Amino acid sequence: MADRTYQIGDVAERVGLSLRTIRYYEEVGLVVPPERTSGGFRLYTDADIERLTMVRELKPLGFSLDEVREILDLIEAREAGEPLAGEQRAALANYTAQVTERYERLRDRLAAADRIARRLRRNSEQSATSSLPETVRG
Amino acid sequence: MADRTYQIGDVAERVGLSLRTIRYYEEVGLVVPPERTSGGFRLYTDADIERLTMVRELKPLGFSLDEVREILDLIEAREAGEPLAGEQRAALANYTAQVTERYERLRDRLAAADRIARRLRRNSEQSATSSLPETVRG
DNA sequence: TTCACAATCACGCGGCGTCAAGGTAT
DNA sequence: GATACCTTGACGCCGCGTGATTGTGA
Repeated sequence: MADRTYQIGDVAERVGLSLRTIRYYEEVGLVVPPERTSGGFRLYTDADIERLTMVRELKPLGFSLDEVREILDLIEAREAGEPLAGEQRAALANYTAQVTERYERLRDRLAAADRIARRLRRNSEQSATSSLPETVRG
Repeated sequence: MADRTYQIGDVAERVGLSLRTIRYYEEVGLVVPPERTSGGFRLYTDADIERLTMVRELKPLGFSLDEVREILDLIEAREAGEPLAGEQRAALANYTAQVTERYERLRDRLAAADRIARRLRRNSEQSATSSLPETVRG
């Protein structure tokens, strides 16, 4: 990872978030770019981009932005080699369990989505072949 | 499926939605129970419960409630044997494609969730391994 | 009569989308 | 000097959560 910086537009494209969303994450203290140009343009580092990417991945699991921030702070502290206090370790363990749990729920949703997709496909195909009035009754 | 009815509380428990959510779905015309008791209690049929279930399954795919309503109406019309107009068939085909697409995105999220879960577990175990075994608990 | 359940407001919030008006230059 | 990109407000929407108050009765 080179030591370069990115403007918000580049970041948005790379990470897959809107400008508004990225700025909002800064507003709530989730990802705050450390620098600006003299003119006020935000300058993001590679570390910021990684953080934003993790936010994008954690959000669909249903965590609030406050929770996401806590999770990221814990991970980064831990991976920076900082020792965690008792409460922090408990929180980390708790979130770990929750992620696993929500992962299972995501799998359920995937299965449901598959059922719906099949059902839609059946109806879609039937409605296309209008010359085959077979199963008219449900 | 017997021909009975259910109060909103029963429905909430069976389907897994809050009372508020179910009432809100009625507010926006998504699932409107056909009857009430003389005192005003909503009475839901089995068909309503199925509709609510489908809403719960379609929502996590990222559709708005307006879109969900359109999808449900199309499916029910089709499965009731009603012929669809050209526009309706196009819409159905479109939604079918979108569901498939969003299904793929869900799978991506699942993969991302898995990576995060592993990462959290690594950090969780490390922070616990002062001298402790597994199962940290939260 | 009591108690669980239900009804209708009404306010609020999270997480952004979407202008508008203006400044900047990786 | 033109253009693409950026800035800070500020308002709005969706999808509910959360009381408060009052009525119902599978």
